[in-house]
Amino acid sequence: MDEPVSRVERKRGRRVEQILAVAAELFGERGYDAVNLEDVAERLDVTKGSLYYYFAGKDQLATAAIETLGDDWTGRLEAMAGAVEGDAATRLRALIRAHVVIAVREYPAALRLFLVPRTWPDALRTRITEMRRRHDQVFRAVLVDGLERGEFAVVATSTTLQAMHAAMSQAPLWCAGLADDEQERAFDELADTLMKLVALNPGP
Amino acid sequence: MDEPVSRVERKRGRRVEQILAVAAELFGERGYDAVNLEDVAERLDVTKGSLYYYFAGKDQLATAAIETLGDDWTGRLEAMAGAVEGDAATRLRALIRAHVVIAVREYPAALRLFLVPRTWPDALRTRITEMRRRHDQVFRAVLVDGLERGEFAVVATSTTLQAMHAAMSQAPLWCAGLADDEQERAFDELADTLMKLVALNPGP
Amino acid sequence: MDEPVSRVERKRGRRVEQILAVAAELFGERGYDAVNLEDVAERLDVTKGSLYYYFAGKDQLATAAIETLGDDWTGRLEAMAGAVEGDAATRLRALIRAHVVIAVREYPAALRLFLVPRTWPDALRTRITEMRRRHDQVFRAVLVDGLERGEFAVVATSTTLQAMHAAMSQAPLWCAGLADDEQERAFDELADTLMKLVALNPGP
Amino acid sequence: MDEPVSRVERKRGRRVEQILAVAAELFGERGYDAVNLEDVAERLDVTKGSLYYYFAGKDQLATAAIETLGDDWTGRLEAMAGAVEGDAATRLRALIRAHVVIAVREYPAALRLFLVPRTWPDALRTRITEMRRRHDQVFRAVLVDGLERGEFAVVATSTTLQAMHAAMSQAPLWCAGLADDEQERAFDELADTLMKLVALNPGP
DNA sequence: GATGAATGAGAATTCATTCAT
DNA sequence: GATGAATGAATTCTCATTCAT
Repeated sequence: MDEPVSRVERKRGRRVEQILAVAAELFGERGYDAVNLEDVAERLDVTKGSLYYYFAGKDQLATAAIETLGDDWTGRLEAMAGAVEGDAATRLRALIRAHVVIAVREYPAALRLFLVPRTWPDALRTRITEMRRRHDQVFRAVLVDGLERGEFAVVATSTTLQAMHAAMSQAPLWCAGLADDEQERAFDELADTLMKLVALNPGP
Repeated sequence: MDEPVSRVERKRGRRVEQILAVAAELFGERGYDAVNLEDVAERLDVTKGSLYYYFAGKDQLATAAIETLGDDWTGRLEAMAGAVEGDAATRLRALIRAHVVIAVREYPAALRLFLVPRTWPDALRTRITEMRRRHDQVFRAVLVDGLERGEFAVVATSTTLQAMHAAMSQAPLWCAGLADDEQERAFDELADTLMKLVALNPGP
Repeated sequence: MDEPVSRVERKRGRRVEQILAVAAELFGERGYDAVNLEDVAERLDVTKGSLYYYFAGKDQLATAAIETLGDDWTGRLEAMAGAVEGDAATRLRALIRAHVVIAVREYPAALRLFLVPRTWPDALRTRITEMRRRHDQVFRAVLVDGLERGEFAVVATSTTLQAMHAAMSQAPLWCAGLADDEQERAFDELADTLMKLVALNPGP
Repeated sequence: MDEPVSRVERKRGRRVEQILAVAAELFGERGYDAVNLEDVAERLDVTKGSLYYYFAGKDQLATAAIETLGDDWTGRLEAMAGAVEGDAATRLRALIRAHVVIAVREYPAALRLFLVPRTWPDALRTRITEMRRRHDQVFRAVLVDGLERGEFAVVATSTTLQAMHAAMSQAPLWCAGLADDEQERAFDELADTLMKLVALNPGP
């Protein structure tokens, strides 16, 4: 599966990653429309034209950047999911908190990115959808585990996950102006709140 | 408070409403950046220039459109909140369902509208915030009532409301392609799911 | 067929004609690639952007300009064909001379325009082809008339027309630098030369 | 005149020839403006930058390519002119046919190449002109021979040659879509048609 | 009140050219 | 000799905004 890559190709790959890191940051901060290639180029200390040496256009760059952002995000959550010990509740709560922290601190405009412009070619939209599925899977695994163990109860698995994801993604909107310690409290509150979605005995 | 308005002013008012209705529709469909004034004007069968007779610019038009949309939405929820009989849970669930129905059926891209461009002047952003607060207030009233009666328990009132709102707003994204009866079931599932956020005894 | 047009529409039509006249001039002088919209706009004393109020893009402007150029050209030849008295030879020779004069004096780069960029959409290419057919028809009518009267003899009608057209179109290339009276002589020589293509008794 | 060339220089020469062959092909297919160096490089399996080791720029490459194409073309016609036996008419007709066959089969867009961008430096334009003269000379020699022998009669030698050349060059435009046998017939018709340009007794 | 026309400031994209390695 | 990378200037296209009529 992994073909041997020359030194040159690896170098190009690293450059692409640098660009994508910067682009993911910018797109994640501001959303697609509010970013122009000048901005991306400037942060990389190159000129606009250079970006076209690596990407066919703004759409392609954005798509790749979103994927990078998503891979990074999902990867960190997966790593955490693997590392955390304990019952499903402990693990799910950790995931939620981690997700919100990343959203608020690093990709405050990520929500915008999921609202992919309808004008994009299907190929690009498909890639975004794919990426979201992987991301969802991390939470789903823990949730299903908790259900099987009898730790959790839900009305419907997918709906619960959607609701969780929506709330986590919008967190940046209302945590934007808070001081650091207030944010920490907000994160805890949100995590505890969302844990109720999977609670047993949800009422008298 | 209400000054007497001339026939001319009423006529202007009606025209403004027409424009706002169309604008709300378009902005709600595509989001701020993807709408251009040409499109708005075309749907109204007027020319771009005419819009400037009623609004100072694109930002102002969008703001007013969002407010119109929000007022309509909030107004209907308020009416419902007043009409529904029963305990807080019944009323809250009815509100949730109504909100989701409006979101999915009428303003499928309303989510985009809350993502106001960062470049907007503070005056405009404030008005949007204000509108959201009114909207929030409808839910908050029922929630607080339920808490006082001992029907509900929450981790934190505001956070709970934010999470609810986020989930309801994103519903259009995942209910988009469903058949009518599937949608009905999805609405129920979502309402039941979100009711867990306020449930007493949320676990052992 | 002719719908009633408002004063406004007529005015717009006149503006479009002005633009097309200028564009035809420029494209006819330099060819598609060597003209940029800045040039066209400058000659019209407007800004680039204004052109987009009348034409969807450079291709559309160029196509319309080529059509204008062709209509003008063909129209003048048709007028002449109707006006000239005498036998077919007299009329054909007059057509040839007129065609060459227009080519050299007004549309020296017209040849370039018939070499339409392969990347153009078929719709545009079709329109150009159509226009060429009308142009060809003027010569064909006189040629066929001469043949029927027994004035002319040709190897093959279409081939003869193609050869004539080619020679006439390329005239600007070799008449470019000549003085006025030399040009006149060159036109006569070319006309006499091409008349041999339709001559009876073409050899011993 | 011919200096001794080292092995290195010969190698370079061969490389230059390869590049020119590919460039002539591409420029002949699409014309100057529509070809970019990326395309040329790609067909050669090298990178754009490498071309600059052999040529000072796009203009120089194009000029050399056109010359190469012209030399090849002229060379083959010269060889044929020397080989064909018979009267001037036989030889001229053979030249015409050969020219058209090469144009249609091998350099269908050669016409574009004679339309050298007006922006080229004089040095380059001169070289193109020079090459055209050599090419012209092949036909001129036979034509003059025929005139001296009393086989041909023309209105003006140069004009006749220009007309012939124009018609032959444009042949690809109207022979493009024909089947092979139809093309053969078209070639014959064109040759016969053009022979009328030099016919004695061109009419009553 | 409304319109047609024009503007001007971006924004994306292309591509010949340069150059260090 | 060749390459990958970068540049920068040119060019097409978009669109909110202005304004005379």
